[in-house]
Amino acid sequence: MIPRAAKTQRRTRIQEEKEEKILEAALDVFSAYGFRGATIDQIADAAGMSKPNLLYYFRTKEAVHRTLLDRMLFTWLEPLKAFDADGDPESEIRSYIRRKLEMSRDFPRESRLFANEILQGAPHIEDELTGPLKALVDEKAQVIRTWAKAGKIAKCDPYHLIFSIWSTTQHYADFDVQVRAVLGNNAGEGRFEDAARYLEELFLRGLKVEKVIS
Amino acid sequence: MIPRAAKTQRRTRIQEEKEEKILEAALDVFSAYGFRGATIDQIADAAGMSKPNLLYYFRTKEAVHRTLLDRMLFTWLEPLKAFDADGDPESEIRSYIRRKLEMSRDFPRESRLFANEILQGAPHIEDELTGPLKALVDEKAQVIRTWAKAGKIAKCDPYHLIFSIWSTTQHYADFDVQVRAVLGNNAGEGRFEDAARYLEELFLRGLKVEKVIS
DNA sequence: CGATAAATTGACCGGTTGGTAAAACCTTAC
DNA sequence: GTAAGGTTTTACCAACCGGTCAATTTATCG
Repeated sequence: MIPRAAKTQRRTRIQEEKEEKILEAALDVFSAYGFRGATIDQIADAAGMSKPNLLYYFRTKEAVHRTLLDRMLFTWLEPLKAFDADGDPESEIRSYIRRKLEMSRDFPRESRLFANEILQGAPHIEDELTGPLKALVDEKAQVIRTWAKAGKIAKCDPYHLIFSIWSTTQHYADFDVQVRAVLGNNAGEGRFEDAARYLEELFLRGLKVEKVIS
Repeated sequence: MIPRAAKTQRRTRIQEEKEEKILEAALDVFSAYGFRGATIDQIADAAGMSKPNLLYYFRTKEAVHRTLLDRMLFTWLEPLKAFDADGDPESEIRSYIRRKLEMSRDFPRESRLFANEILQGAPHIEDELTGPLKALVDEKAQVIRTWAKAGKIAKCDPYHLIFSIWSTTQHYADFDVQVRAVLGNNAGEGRFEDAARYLEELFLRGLKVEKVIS
C-alpha cells in the first residue's frame, strides 16, 4: 500500500511511466476542452487506463491540471528570460520572436492549455501572473526602455510590444483551426517560415530608428 | 400551446424579452467557460429563470450557443468588410486596427466566445471558417497585394498581416486577465489609447515603403 | 519460491448534467 | 367574463460527473 504518500519519497518505474502517460493524455484533453469541459474518464480513456487507476496516481482532477500548468509555466517563460540586456537589440528581438514561434509550432497543446486558462479568468494561476510573470515582464520592459533611450530602437511602449509579440506568435497555436481554414490545409511546411519572415520584418521595421532623410 | 412552432411565425412581447435575456446571460457563461464547461442551470440562474423555462425558449443548450455564434459572426466580420480597396491604404489599415481594438474593448465577451470556439477546434463553425470567412479574407488579401504592387505599402504576406492585426487587437479582450495582471489593475482609462497608439505605430511603420536615403 | 507492497479493477456513491411531462398559472382577444 | 393559447413551475428521468472502497491482481525482492 502506501500509494500516494510514498511518491514524495521514492518513485517506482511504473509510477514514472504512468504519470507521464496520464499527463500526456491530460494535455490533449485539457487543451481541447478547458478545465471544466474535460472529464477524468476522457483522460483515463486517452491514457489507456481506468478512472480509479488514474486517481491512484493523481488524487484529483485538479491535481492533474495543476501539474500540467506548473510544468508549462516554467518552460513558457524561458524565452523571455533569455532576453539579454547586453545583447544586440535587433537580434535579441528577432530571436525572441523566433523562439516564441517555434514554441507555437512544437508545443501547440501547451499554448492552448495556457490560453484556455487565461480565457476563463485564470482561476488557477492568478498568483503566478501578478507575481513572477509581472516581475519578469517589468524587468524586461526596463531593458527595452533602456534600448529606446539609448537610441538603439524606436521609442515604444515596451509592455505593448511584449503583448504584441506574445499574441502574434501564439496565434498560430491557439487559432490554428482558423489559420488552416483561411490558408487552406495545404502550405503545411512553408507556413512556419512564412510567418517567421513576416513577423520579423513587421517588428524590426516597426522598431527601427527612423532615418533622417538628408 | 404551440410553443416553439409559433416562434417562426409570430413573436410575443414576452418571447422577445425573455429570449434576449437568455442570450445575454448565455453570453456571460459561454464566454467564460466554453461550450462544454457551461451549464444550462448556470445560464438560467443568470437569466433569472428556471431551467425548464429556459428550455421552453431554446430547445437545447446547443441552440442557445448556435444563436449566439450566428449573431457574433455577423458583426465580427463587419470591420473587415469595411476595408475599402479604393481608400487610402494607410488610413484604411489604421481605421481597421482601431475598429478591431474598439470591438475588443466594447464586446470582450463576444471575442472570448469566438476564441473559446476556435480554441476547442471550432466544432460548431468550421463551415463558416472555410466558407464565408476564407472568401472574405481572400478578397481583402488581394486588395492588400494590389496596394503593395502599386508601391503604396511595403511588400508583405497579406494573410499574415491580417492574422497579426486580428491577434494583437483581440489579445486585449481574450487575454484581459493577463494584461491586467502585468500592467497592474490601475491604468484603466489610458490602456486603450496606449494600445491603439502603439499598434498603429507598429503596423504603419512596419508597412511604410522604405525611403531611399540619398 | 514466498511474502510484502504496489498496481489495477469493478462496484458503488451522492451530486449534477441536459432534457421531458404534465399540470398550474398567467395574458390576451373576443 | 371567459375561453383559448401562451407561460411558468414542480416533479422527474437517465446518463454522467468526480471520487471512494474493498477486493483482486501483479510486480518486486530476499
